[in-house]
Amino acid sequence: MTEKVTIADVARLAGVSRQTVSNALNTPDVVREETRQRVLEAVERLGYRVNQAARQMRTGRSRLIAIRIEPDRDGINGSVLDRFLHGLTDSAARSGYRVLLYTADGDRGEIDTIEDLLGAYEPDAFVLTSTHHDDLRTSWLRERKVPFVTFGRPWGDLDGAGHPWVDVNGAAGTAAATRHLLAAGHRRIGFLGWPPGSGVGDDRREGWARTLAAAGIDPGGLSRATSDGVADGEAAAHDLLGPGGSGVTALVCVSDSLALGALHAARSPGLAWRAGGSADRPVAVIGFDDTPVAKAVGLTSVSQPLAEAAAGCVALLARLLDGPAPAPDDPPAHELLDPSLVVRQSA
Amino acid sequence: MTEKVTIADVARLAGVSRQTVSNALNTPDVVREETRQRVLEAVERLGYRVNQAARQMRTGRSRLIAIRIEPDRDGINGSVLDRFLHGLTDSAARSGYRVLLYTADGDRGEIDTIEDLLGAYEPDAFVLTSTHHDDLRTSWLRERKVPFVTFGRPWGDLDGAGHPWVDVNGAAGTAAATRHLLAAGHRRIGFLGWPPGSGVGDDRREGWARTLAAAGIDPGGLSRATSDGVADGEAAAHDLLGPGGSGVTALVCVSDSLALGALHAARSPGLAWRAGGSADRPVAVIGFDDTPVAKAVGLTSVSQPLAEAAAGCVALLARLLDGPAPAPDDPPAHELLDPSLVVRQSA
DNA sequence: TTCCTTTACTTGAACGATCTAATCATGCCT
DNA sequence: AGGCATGATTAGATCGTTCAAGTAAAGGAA
Repeated sequence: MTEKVTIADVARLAGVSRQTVSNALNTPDVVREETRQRVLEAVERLGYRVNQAARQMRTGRSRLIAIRIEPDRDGINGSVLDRFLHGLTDSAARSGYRVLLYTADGDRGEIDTIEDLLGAYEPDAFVLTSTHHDDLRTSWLRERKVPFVTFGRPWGDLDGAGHPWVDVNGAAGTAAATRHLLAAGHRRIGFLGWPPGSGVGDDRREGWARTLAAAGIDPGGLSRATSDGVADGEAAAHDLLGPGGSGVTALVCVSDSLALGALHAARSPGLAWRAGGSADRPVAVIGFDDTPVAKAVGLTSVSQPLAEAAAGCVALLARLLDGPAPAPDDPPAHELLDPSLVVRQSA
Repeated sequence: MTEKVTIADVARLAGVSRQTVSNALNTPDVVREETRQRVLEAVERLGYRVNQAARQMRTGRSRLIAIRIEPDRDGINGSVLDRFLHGLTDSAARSGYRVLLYTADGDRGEIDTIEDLLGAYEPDAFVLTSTHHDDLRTSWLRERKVPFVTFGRPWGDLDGAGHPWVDVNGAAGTAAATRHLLAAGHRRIGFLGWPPGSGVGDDRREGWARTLAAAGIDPGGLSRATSDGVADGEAAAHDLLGPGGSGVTALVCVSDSLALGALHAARSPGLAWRAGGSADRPVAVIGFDDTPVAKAVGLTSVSQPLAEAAAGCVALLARLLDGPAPAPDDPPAHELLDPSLVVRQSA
């Protein structure tokens, strides 16, 4: 460990008081320019760094942002959160914040952990992911006026504009995917989604349906809903592409897991090559999230701008924490980002 | 925000002094049992939680463990670190520690960041990943007597037993993979690795070579080295399986990326089905790391016990931080974990 | 000159915990 | 009874920073 350098050491070397050192660093406009220079030089020479714990005691600010790290459920889509996490750590550092991790089970468990953290480490803010309908966490945090941002829009109506959020426009992503397929000449474009009720899934389905309708195609009967898993996707795709099928020649999927399953189904001998009509034109498949798996198997996929989303979260938090107090009737800010389509061999 | 509860509030309610409250919580054996109960009750009733910043000021301990989160380089193997991270956060919490994240570029950049953190947040320890030969970071930390553990053994000889570490026995993993293939009747088992010099890669290659040799098979000419990438793996596999080839019927790979490339090569029409000898017995492929990609494409792979590794790191740190001071000539502890083989369709 | 402002800086207190040393019973031994 | 460990508790100092209040000097208006 290096010997500790305190503000008093700097003050002594610069020939000023502790408070002047503090001012030179935190409120430069109240010190004479020449004094400021002298202080900065002393800071440099001693390698002084402000002690967060002491500062936190006085100011009540920890300059910590806490976020939950989830176990990667099926393993495929887990990587989305991790890329977001990396972006968050990076952006936070640029704004002078650090990222603190925690784990928890379920909404209730997360609330308990948050309460613990607030008492002990006093993070300045939280970033919540995986928002859903009737999210206990957001209401709990709002009640206690704890600053937070969600990555994922508030899906309940009541919540409306209750807190700042950043999200990716899933509908725009599936719409772009659908347009891409239309441009390639496909007409009967199917959709593999999740059961209705999940905000994210419904949003993505809607982008596909809307785009088909705009092209004069009835999306009716062209979609299937299933839980998220490769096997589930394969089964649903079989159903959609199979004999009694709908003549579907391309599939937009709500996730890379389902898309991968669809890809398996589409390439199973004797089915897919026929479904699309010709052997040199297999069923096209597009996934969502542009996970490593998509890259590895050549799956065209909708890519979320995760670094930008993370930067957006930090920006909103910084405004909340370091900016001027917002007007009482000012609605919380939010940001909706457009994803992009990464085209590979599968479509 | 909830109103703050301090140790003084608890003391008042329990009718004792602040110090007694502190003792009841931190050194229970010096307070009378009855007093302790009274204090704990007051703690419970007020929802008191010790303020880390204040405690840290006095004790110099932050109860923070810092770790670098890397951008997922090729995206496939990135998920390894993330699973480790989750395990680390979980284990740390159980030992009363929290995990702080940071990013940095290169050894030098990481050292700068570590220096920053030490001055500001004063983490009690660091966990270093991706150790390599001539690691600047380990020597820097050792010089300054900053507690740390590495996930990955020290690859340089000099470093020897210079610091505690946890690692996974890569050689044991490839040995298990090779034995699995031998048991399935394969004789000419190839290896796709990285260029010599990386400790991890050499270790994994050695497990394969040793096992083949033990079975009376000369590993000479059965391996190729290339950089880590799906395309690289495909090219190297083509070379090994190709016409002038070595009659290889199975491949052990140093990573899932290379294995995936090998799988592509092995399934490319007209080559692989022949190389192995028969159409109903394609070339077998085994990867390393059991990434989501492996799961998705049915690739048999060597799985690292990441949660255990993380728990091991925390255990070593806890011993270092909370345990008694080790004898000066006591070599730092370490732990070498055995991976397991996850068998899927590819082998 | 006197009084009031403004600028630049300093002093003491406070944040909430723990450490050190002191206090106060209590029991035991001589 | 006096002396002395021993155990349980308390009072005051302290960690490093920033806030709030204060001082000293210079400038301007009356």
